[in-house]
Amino acid sequence: MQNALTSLNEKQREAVAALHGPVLVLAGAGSGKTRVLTHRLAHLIGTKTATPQQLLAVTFTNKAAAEMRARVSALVGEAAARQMALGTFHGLGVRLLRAQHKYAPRSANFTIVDTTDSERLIREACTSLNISPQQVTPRNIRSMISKAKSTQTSPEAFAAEVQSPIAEAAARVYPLYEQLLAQNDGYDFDDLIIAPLQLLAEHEAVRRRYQQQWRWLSVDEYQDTNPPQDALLKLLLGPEQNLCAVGDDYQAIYSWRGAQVDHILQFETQFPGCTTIYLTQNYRSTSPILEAANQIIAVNEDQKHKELWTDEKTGEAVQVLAVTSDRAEASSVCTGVQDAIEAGGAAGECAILYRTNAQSRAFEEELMLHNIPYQIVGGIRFYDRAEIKDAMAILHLTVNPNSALALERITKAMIVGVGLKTIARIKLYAREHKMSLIEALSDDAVLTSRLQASYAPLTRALAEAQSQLKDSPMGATMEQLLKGSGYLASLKDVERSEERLENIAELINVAAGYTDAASFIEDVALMSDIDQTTDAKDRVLCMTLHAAKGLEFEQVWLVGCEEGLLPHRNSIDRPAELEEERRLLYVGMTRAKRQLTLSHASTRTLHGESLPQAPSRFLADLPESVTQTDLAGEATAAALDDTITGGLWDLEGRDVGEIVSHPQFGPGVIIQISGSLITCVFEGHGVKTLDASMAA
DNA sequence: GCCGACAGATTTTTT
DNA sequence: ATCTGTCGGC
Repeated sequence: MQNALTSLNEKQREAVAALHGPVLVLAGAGSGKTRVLTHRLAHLIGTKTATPQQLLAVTFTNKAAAEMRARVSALVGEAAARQMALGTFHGLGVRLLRAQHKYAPRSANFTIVDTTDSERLIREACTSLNISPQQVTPRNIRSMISKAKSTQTSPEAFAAEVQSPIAEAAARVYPLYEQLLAQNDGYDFDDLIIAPLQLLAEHEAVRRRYQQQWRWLSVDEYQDTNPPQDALLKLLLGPEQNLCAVGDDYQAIYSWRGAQVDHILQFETQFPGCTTIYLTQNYRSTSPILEAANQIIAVNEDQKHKELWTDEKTGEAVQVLAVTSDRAEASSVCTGVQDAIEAGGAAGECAILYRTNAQSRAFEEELMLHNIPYQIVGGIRFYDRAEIKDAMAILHLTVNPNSALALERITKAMIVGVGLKTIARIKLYAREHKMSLIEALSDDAVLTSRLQASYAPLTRALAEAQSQLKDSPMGATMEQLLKGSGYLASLKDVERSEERLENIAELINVAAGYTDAASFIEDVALMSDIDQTTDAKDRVLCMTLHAAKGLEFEQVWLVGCEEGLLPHRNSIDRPAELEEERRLLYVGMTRAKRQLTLSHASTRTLHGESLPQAPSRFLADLPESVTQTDLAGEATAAALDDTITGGLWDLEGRDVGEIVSHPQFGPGVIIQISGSLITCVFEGHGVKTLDASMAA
């Protein structure tokens, strides 16, 4: 085995060697944080301080977990790495709830209720409470309830502090929603953290058991943990307090789902005498990129100040690309990507990052047009597609024949003549007669023989699968289920039939990698799109800034740097959220290794109409010395029409986003006006702030 | 219970 | 511009 301490810098080595007690690693972007985490785990094992079974490592995404396991594997061998507990918070929650279901509020075969299903339940609750979805959308209510759950607020407590009419509606829905979850034997995403937390808090013996089992804990992306997650960690933490928290407050971008930067900022207060290590040497980006990113983030106030540095002295300037429309933006960026590929770079070295998923479409169309291989990450998740959810619902019924959500889903998809009313009758009858929903489907007292016959292929396929589930591979089971139940046939004469069948084929492919249905279902429920991105370096990746966290690319186009988008309009009047938007930009910028382009369009199509857009206020904070501007042809032409000889200094009627011409710097775009100070980006000259009260 | 036509929202980010 | 949910007629 390789020594875990070699090939690390001094700070990294310190972090890896700090094996006992609480350790805080404040790791800047690109500072080798994953390296530190993996080497630390390897070091714990290598020095025989801990056995692999005593380690628990929590990551933010499944992909990060997989990568970490692979890297630890390389250091300590596969056998040892396999024995570590390594996964996401939600994965950990599922594991605890399955193992300890006796102490938990649901069965061992519980259903994971994803956001869509959760919204469906809320809708149901609204209907029965006579709350019209007109005024308060179920989505809105769902997010309020989710926020309440992720700040550990009970239905009662929530009701007590209701402020708005919307909250009042949510307060009425909340308890009913919880009831519906229980009826469906389901946990929603929040429950997957909260339920284990309660379980551990209430059962000392169970808590002890895990504290003794996992004596070394580590957590990645600690800045993005929410209170229940933090509490869960602390309950799992035994008396030795062996917790290694790694994160970067500069990269905290999940406060909207209840994450608290305070967890990382207060770590040293929470654990007096902890070892704190700062990793600030960056191994990823060139110095212009780093300098620009540093300057952007330095404007924030609510943070620990640190500055990334690099030995890399050279590098191309950060480009600011000004274009006239979102279409022009897509086309300019595509040209840039094409140039990069023609210059010998792989498509996979390029990434297009944006604030909102809605922005992806223009790029998708343009990339397709130019035959550039690409992949859109996020948006409609593969596992959220209707046919995938239908197929999973069928499989689900083999594991849990009581899942009303699954039965409803598949009924809607393929059983003609049964609607919500009949389903309600089935549910009621099954409950009263203590039989499963599936059993009730073949009961004369519930369904007419005609309807029983409609269900017959499904029930038969389920029964068959039931008997062979144990000893046949999942791929075959899945195929038999989908064929036997008639679901596959039902996809034949439907819109986008081929695509759906292809997706099903892909699902069967994935299933083939599993041996038991429960773990397959579980993984699918917790799998995000980002986890799916293969590392094949053959296509341009397009994704949101959130999804880009933890990744890196040779070239990054960070698009839509406009007021209302980045910062997003919903964040503009709240200073704390504005800081988060800035961090989002910082996260995006620090993904770039070699070349970074920030683009903004002066008009953008929204809901079908074209609206004027001002450049992001953040652009004004870019350092002049490392920035270059490209007015992308059209904009330059526009500037020539609008040349004001010496008139730049007349601010009357000038607005942010306008293209102007300066006698010395030539064409440029105004990105900020503050009193008599005017900030522009000039082609070939970068960002300049000029004083309009001074004569030219 | 089903289907088509229309109205209305949608766009912040995700496990 | 597109998608989703609701409503009315069958």
